[in-house]
Amino acid sequence: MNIRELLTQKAQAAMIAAGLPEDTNPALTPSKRAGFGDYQINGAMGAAKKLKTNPRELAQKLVDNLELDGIASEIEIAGPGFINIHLNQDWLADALSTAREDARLGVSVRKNPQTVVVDYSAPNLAKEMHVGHLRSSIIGDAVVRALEFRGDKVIRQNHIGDWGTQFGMLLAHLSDQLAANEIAETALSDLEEFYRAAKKRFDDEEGFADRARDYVVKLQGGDEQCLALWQRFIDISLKHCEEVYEKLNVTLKREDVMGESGYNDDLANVVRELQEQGLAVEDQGAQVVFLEEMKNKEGEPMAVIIQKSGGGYLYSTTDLAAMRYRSFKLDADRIIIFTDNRQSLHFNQIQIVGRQAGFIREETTYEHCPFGMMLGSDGKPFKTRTGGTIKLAELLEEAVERAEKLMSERESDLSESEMKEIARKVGIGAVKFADLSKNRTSDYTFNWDHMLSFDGATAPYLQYAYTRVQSIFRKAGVDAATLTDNIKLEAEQEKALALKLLQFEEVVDQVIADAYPHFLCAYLFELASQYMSFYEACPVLKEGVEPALKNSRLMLCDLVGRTLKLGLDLLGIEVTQQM
RNA sequence: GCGCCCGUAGCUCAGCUGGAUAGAGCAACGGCCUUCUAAGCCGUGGGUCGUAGGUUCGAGUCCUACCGGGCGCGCCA
Repeated sequence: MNIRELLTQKAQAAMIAAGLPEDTNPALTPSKRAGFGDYQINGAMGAAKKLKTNPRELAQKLVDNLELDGIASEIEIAGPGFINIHLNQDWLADALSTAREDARLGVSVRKNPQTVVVDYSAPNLAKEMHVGHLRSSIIGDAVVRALEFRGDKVIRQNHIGDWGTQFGMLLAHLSDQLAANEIAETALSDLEEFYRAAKKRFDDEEGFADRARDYVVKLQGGDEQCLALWQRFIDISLKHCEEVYEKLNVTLKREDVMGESGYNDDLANVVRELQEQGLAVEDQGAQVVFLEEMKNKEGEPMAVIIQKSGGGYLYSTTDLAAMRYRSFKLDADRIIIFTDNRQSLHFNQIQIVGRQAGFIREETTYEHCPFGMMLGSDGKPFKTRTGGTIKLAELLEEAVERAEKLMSERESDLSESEMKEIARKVGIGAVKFADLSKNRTSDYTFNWDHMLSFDGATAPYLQYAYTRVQSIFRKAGVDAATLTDNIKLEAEQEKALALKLLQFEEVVDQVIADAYPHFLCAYLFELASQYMSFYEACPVLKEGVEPALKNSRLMLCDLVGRTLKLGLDLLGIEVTQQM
């Protein structure tokens, strides 16, 4: 159940009943301060302004028409025209009981599911995945999971970089290695090293550059042997990526791959059709679309090159082909693309060109969701001490090692293998949560000590809250599924927890609407934090707690545990029974 | 030069369609373990929201100018 949506509908109905225009925004939000109820309607003031009437009187009229019998225990008008809604505790308790019986915790499946194409991760297969791919991979994956959970049809698209001139030199080098009896897997075990070696030969070795260019031509010409060699390279490189996805708990699979090469056959069509429509014209030998919507420095239309003067295609061509494929072939209602924000201009241009050319259905939204860079603690792009790029696989290994080290410093009766498994979940979770919990649009400062300190808003804190729930049930020897009593909300901590639990759905919806996983992170931290307060203030299994109260509290614990698990799962973070 | 993003507590960050006294976490300081895992809880201090104007009942949020930082701007992606 989405309380916010429910109350918004009620408020809207009241506004219409009070004679306000149908499009009046009730501006209903969760109350920002204790004492102002649970939700507040702020729309009366805005509406009064438009109609030039007294806001308090209008608010009163609205309240008179507001039907919240059973839902609200008190509705009051405050200040210049705020309407504060206090929810009925019994209603909340009932809603919780209902939610508890549902595997989805009362989160409904969308009535009108959409088809959503999500383009994320998109590593360049010429090289190994590095930290630059982390954000796209995990932010995209979190959004994908949330969309699927709400019932949308999600089509993942891993737009890998598997095409382009650099593959000429890589294939030429690989061909030589194989000729020298090297095994492809071994030769490509370290892609960075392989790339460096190929690049060095390209720069230094006589004749090699020509051979590399020859390979590009053969590849693009569809030469079978060359394609087979290319496929071999792609397979091995992709396997490296899949190992990282596995470690990262990212859901991308082989069948989600739709790389640049997949659009190869359509690129000439894209250019031709743009020419036929008069959108693309020749300029300095290249095929260019001029955008009246965007002026450059001299006030002239900005140019988007869609075909190089030598006849080659660019990523703008590929992205246009991809747009058309996604909108028409995949029938997307939404196209969501996660890339770093340096590409914002590019995707703006693509959308303008694509819409003019009819490469995207009018109903399809085209949402470029940019994210900022990962910075080191010095505020500069996150690099190794020597200034090199940090391999993603190594970063993840370090996270697990650091978590292991921190765990070994504590007293514990866990076995070695249990510790290792927990360290893996904690280390990976820490890296992901630290990233996901920040607004994706701004740059983000990477800091090992912060994310693994185990203090504050971190994955380990949430995972620990989960283990506390599990621990209670272990100790109680009770199967949560067998609990049947009514939930009673008496202590402040219980009431706060109840409301928070029931806000899960609206948070998931927020994540989906704006592709912002940090809303869910903030929510889960607040939930865990409120559970910790509850845990301290409200004894469950201790002596003197009446059976009915004990059961009620156990049910709250159960709901917290399941909500944490589900929420973390939507973020791609694992939980553990013990820590 | 033009465009996009950013500037909020010492640090890392929230702040949703403009709303009530700008919030968290870390760090600092003070309490709380014979009691469900102290990887925790409770409390205290800390802010001219980059600057200056403007719009209005109301601005961190919208508009304008400026300052500071990042990124981008025809044949890489």
